[in-house]
This record gives sequence, structure tokens and C-alpha cells, in this order.
Amino acid sequence: MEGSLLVSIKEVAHRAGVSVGTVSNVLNRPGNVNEDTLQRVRTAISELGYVRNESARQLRAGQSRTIGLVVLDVANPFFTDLARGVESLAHDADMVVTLCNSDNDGGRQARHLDVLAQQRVRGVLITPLDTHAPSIQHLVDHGIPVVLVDRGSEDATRCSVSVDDVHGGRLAGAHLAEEGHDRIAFVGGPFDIRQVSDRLEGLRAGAPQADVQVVEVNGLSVADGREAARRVIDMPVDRRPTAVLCANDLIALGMLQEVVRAGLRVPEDLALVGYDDIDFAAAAVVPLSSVRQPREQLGRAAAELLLEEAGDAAGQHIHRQVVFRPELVVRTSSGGPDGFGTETVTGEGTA
Amino acid sequence: MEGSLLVSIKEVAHRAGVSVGTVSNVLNRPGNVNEDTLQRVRTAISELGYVRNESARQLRAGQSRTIGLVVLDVANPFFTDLARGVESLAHDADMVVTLCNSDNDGGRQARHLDVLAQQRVRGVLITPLDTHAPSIQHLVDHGIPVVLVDRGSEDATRCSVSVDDVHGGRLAGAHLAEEGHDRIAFVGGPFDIRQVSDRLEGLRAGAPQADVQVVEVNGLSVADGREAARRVIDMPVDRRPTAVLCANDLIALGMLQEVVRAGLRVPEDLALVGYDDIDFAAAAVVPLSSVRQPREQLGRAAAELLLEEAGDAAGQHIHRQVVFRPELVVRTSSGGPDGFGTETVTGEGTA
DNA sequence: CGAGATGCTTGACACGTTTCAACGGCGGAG
DNA sequence: CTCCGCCGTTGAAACGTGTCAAGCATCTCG
Repeated sequence: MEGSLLVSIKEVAHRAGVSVGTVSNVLNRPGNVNEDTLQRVRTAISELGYVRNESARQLRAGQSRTIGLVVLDVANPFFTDLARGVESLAHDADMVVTLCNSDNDGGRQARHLDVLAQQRVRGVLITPLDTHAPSIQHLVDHGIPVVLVDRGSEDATRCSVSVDDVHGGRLAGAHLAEEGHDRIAFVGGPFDIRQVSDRLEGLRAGAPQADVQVVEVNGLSVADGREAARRVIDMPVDRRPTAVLCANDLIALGMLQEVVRAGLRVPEDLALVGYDDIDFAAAAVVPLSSVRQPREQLGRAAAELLLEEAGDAAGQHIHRQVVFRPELVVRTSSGGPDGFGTETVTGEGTA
Repeated sequence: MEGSLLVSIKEVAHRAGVSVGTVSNVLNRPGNVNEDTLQRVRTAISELGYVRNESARQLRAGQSRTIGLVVLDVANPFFTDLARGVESLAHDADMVVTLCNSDNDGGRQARHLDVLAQQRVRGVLITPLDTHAPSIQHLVDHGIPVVLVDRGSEDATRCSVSVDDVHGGRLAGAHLAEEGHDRIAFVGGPFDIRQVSDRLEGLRAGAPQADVQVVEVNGLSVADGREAARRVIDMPVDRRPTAVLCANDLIALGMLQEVVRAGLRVPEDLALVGYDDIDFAAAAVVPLSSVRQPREQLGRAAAELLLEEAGDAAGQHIHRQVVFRPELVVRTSSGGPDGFGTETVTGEGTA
């Protein structure tokens, strides 16, 4: 092991007294190589500290062994769990994942996609800011498969993996109605994000008798939740909702903090249900009920679709839309059992 | 724009009626080419939808324009902020960052490093599990610069960027002593992580008169904090610490939740100080005092060191250890002003 | 003993780019 | 008119790998 970066297959061949073709065979089709030479080449490899040059492989192969994953926000646990799922499947297929953070910024998203195209990635998984962004179409034009993650492809022009957000909202709505709430608020925004509007639609469908008010916020962060909480707390008590469904857990956690701080009891004065069921939800001051999405499975499914499309040489591929079903996890914040670890799950699981 | 992935510089050249060399010049040294041809080539490029092939560039150049960043836990906001800093500097230098998550797992770390070596990355920034891991030495042997992040290089055999953890602990200790605490607990672990033991050492130095007890936990997550909290709460009141310094904010947030839940008042019954000052700290039920590390700046500095080392062709490079100074941010949880947004910062800032 | 089969190995080429010495044309100076 | 230098362009070589037809022994069978 006296290697420097400069060692190539050629020097290995020289050291082992064979041709470069044979070394390549050792690397890629060891079955076709005589046992003796196999040994000789292998020791040469380790003595020289040879490391494969991925660029050369890629150039020769015409395609890379990398897939790109572009998410809206790496800091959101939802996406890191998703990434874990993608990576696990990619690893099984001997592929590598490049994780890119668009940070809710169209410019960054476009830049990342450019770089991925230059790297000739095998495909791209993306939670897009805008389904119709030109930079995405660009990739498709260049023959790079794209799978939309956590957002359905309305027109079926590409593969997608998503969760039935209307159903998730419905589960939450039905639960809150059953707990006797008839003034329910939905906190979320902006509403041009499909997930947000779908969840609201579901809530209305699940609690048809209830009076549903909408509290609009600008984003999906903890800070937005705190701000929304103040608006809710300030409402006159006889008109104030007795329960709230939040568009995601970060908002719900923000609300929870502010509500507790204001001296209101959860769930007696205000019941709360979040969305995503990130690990923080179960660990909140008051354990938070939440609509659980199969995050990791979502990632695996997306990667699977992508590899399927990438593996299909001819243009035979038919785009598929996989839709998962969320579950509701009931905890203390909406009247579930008090105490940790105990929880109730409803919903038919994933489909 | 009728491009497919197959378009190469050669076809652009053909379309524009020039040689491939000229197209390359247009791309890399446009100043050396005649205005007319420049135009002709450029329209050919956009008509064909030509996209550079990064692998070929890399192969030819012998090195890539990518730097690898390997962190312990992408879900920890500390690291995503760090990554942001790295990326911003890398972008200025026309470089790309590959973000890898070792997830506190030595096997994953080794695999990531292998892949990065195969990709011939320009350098690697890593928060290592173990400073002496063989896979890291491996990279160095192959001439790939490595910069340690958030962990000093004791023996100065490589560059490193870190924060003075002893000083951070000292700031917290002095603050708690000044608030009148003389029974202080330190919650953290495992202690073979340098950061953890340094912070404890600093605490002892900062509050020399106080009785410092150590509550050891297995990891640095929210769950570990909850568990530690139960142990502290169960202590007899006359021996229970009146203040706690946690090894990081995730632990502190876990403790805070459990302590509040148990009916204790923060800071009256128990004062809390965290470490890292992640965004969640200021937004907790009781705003959390914390030792702030210049996360983004840390990332920028690390990237700078790396590029410096990578740019140095000969073996002239002298390894540098950059050490930042943390600041203490005092909020409600340790007796700071009550109310949001107000806070006090002490410490000499970064050096 | 020869023909064919089998098992390994070889060497050249291609992938897309950058670089660089060499070349041709043109204008100015002598 | 010749020589020189300048500007813009060219064509070939090289980077490290994978592939594949062709080559070489050795073995089997008739």
C-alpha cells in the first residue's frame, strides 16, 4: 500500500505482469479469470493501493451510478427520513445518492439540476417547488428520468410517489369530530402548495358538521406556528376553535409551545393534531397527535420507480403514480391516552 | 433545443462548422476567439441543447470540482447550518458539495469515504467518528486533502476547524455560578467524544466553587435528554442540582420537555443551559440559554482551508488549526430576561 | 496425427473533454 | 517584395476505463 492517487489500471497490470484487459476482467468478471492470475492481480491492486477512477468508468459507460435527490429542506426531519429510504434502496442496487438542498429557492433548485445533468446522473428524485419548472423539463428532454416525490403528477407525464393528503386530512377531521369538536381551525399555507390545500379539503370532508376556519400562514416552520398560535389565542373564547389541524408538525410544535406558554391546556382548552409524525412529535411537551406518512417507504418506492424507468432502454416505460395512505396516530394532544409510549393508530395503512 | 443526452462537443463543432478545439475555447477561453465564431458556436450550443459532460472534464483534468462533506447527523440543525456555510464558499470557487451522512456509523462513514475517493474529489471535510479511522488515513495516503471539522487535530497532522469547547463550558459555568448556583449537573456522553469531555472540563473551570455532578447518557439526542431528566428529577431535593449544562441542545430540549412535564419550574427549580444554539433553542417552551457556535462561519473556514490545501501543488502546505471562540446566549431558562427576542450575549466573539 | 473445442489473455479502440504545438492568413515594417 | 509577428483556428494526443474480436495454448475426440 504505497499508493498515490496516480495509480491506474495500467500500472497494476504492469506490476502483475498482465495486460490491462485482464485487470479489468478481474475487476468486473472475475469468473473468467484463471485463479493464479486472479491472485497475482489482486495482490498488485492492494500493494499499489489502487482505487478505481469513477469518472473514467462513467465516461466509458455513458452513464453514472449516481442518482440525485433534491429536497425542499434538509433540516426538516421528514426529508432526512425520506433520504434514508432512498439511500437504502440505492445501496442495494450499487448506486450512490447525491443529496441536494433546494432550500425552497427556485434558483438553487435550478443550479442543482444543472449540475446533476452535467454529471449525467442516472436519474433525479425531486420534491419540486413547481411541478412545471423549466429546469425539470430540461432534464426530461435530455433523457434523464425524473420522479416526483411527495407530489403527484397530475397529468401522468411522469412517475410520482405521494401520499393521499386528502385522506390524511379526512382521518384527522373524523377523529376530531368524534372527540366532539365542532369548531376546528386549519393552520397552514401557502395554499398553492398542493399538500396544504389537499389536507384542508380532507379535513372538511372528515368533519362535515363542523365549522372549519382557516388560519393562513406564510410558511411551514416552527416560527409560523408560533405566530398562528397568537392569532388563535387572541380570538374571543366563544368563537375560538376547540381544535386545530396543522399543515405539518413544525407548525404544530410551534403552536404547542406558544399555547402552553399562554397558559392554555392541551387538549382540554385546545386540541392539536399535526402532520408528518416526525420523531419530535412524540417527544413534545404534550405528545402530539399526527398524521403519519410512511416516509422511509416513500423514499424506497421513489427510488424503485426511478431505477425501473432508468433500466428501461427503449421508450417503453409507462409512468406510474404510486399513492400511499397515511395513518392517524392519536396521542395526548388530541385527547388520546395520557402517558408516553401509548398511542392509537387508525387508518388502513399503506396501499 | 432538440437535444438528447448524446450531444457532444463534436456535434456542436460540426453544426457550427468549426473544430472541436474551437468549441472548447468558446467554453473555456472565450476571449481568445473571434466574435463571429463565438456567436455561431453559442447558437449551435443552445440549438442542440448541449450540456457539458462532467466526467470527461474530470478525467482529462485528473481531478474533480467536487468536495465531499461527511457529517455525523444531517438531521441535527448544527450540521445543516454548517453545510450551508461550506456550500456558500464552495459555490464562490465554482465547486460543488456532496453531502454525506455517516449517521454515527463507522461502516457508513467508511463507505462514503470510499466512494468519494473513487470520485477523486478535490478534498473531504469530515466530522469524524474517530480521528484515527483508517479510512481517513487512506484518503490522505492517496493525496486527497482532509480537513477535520468541529474537532481539533491534536497532533497537527492535518488541518482542522473547531470551536474552543473548554471555553464554551467555562462561559456557561461562570454564568451559572454568578446566578448563585452551587450544585450543577453536566449531562452528556459518551465521554470519548472530545467535545463532550472538553465542555465538562470547561464547566468545572468556570464554576470552581460549585459541586459538579456528572449525569452520563449514551448519545446526544432528544430521547437521551428525556431519560437524563427523569434521573435528575428523581434525586432527593436537597441533593438535586439547581442547574444543568447539557452537552448539546437536543439533550437540553429533551430535558426541558420532561422537566416541565413533571411540574418543575424553569429556571426557578432548575436552570438549564444548552450547547450549539440551534434555532429550536430560542423557540422552546422556555427559551433556552445556549452556547452559540459560529456554525456557518465554521463551514466557510473549513472549506477555505481545504481549498488552500488542495490548491497547493507541491507538498509545501502547512497544516493549520483554526479555533473559534463560542459565545454564551442567555435566555429565560437560566434566569435571563423573560420574554421573547431579548437576550444577552457574552464572550469575546470569534477569533 | 489433425481438427475442433475450450479457456484465458491480449491489444486496440472508443467514450468527451482539454491542451498545446503547429499552421495559415493578414498587415505592417523594413 | 520579403520577413516578422499576431490572431484565430486546427488536429492530434492524452486522461483511465470497458469491450470485444482475435490470438494463443492446451485439451478432446475421431
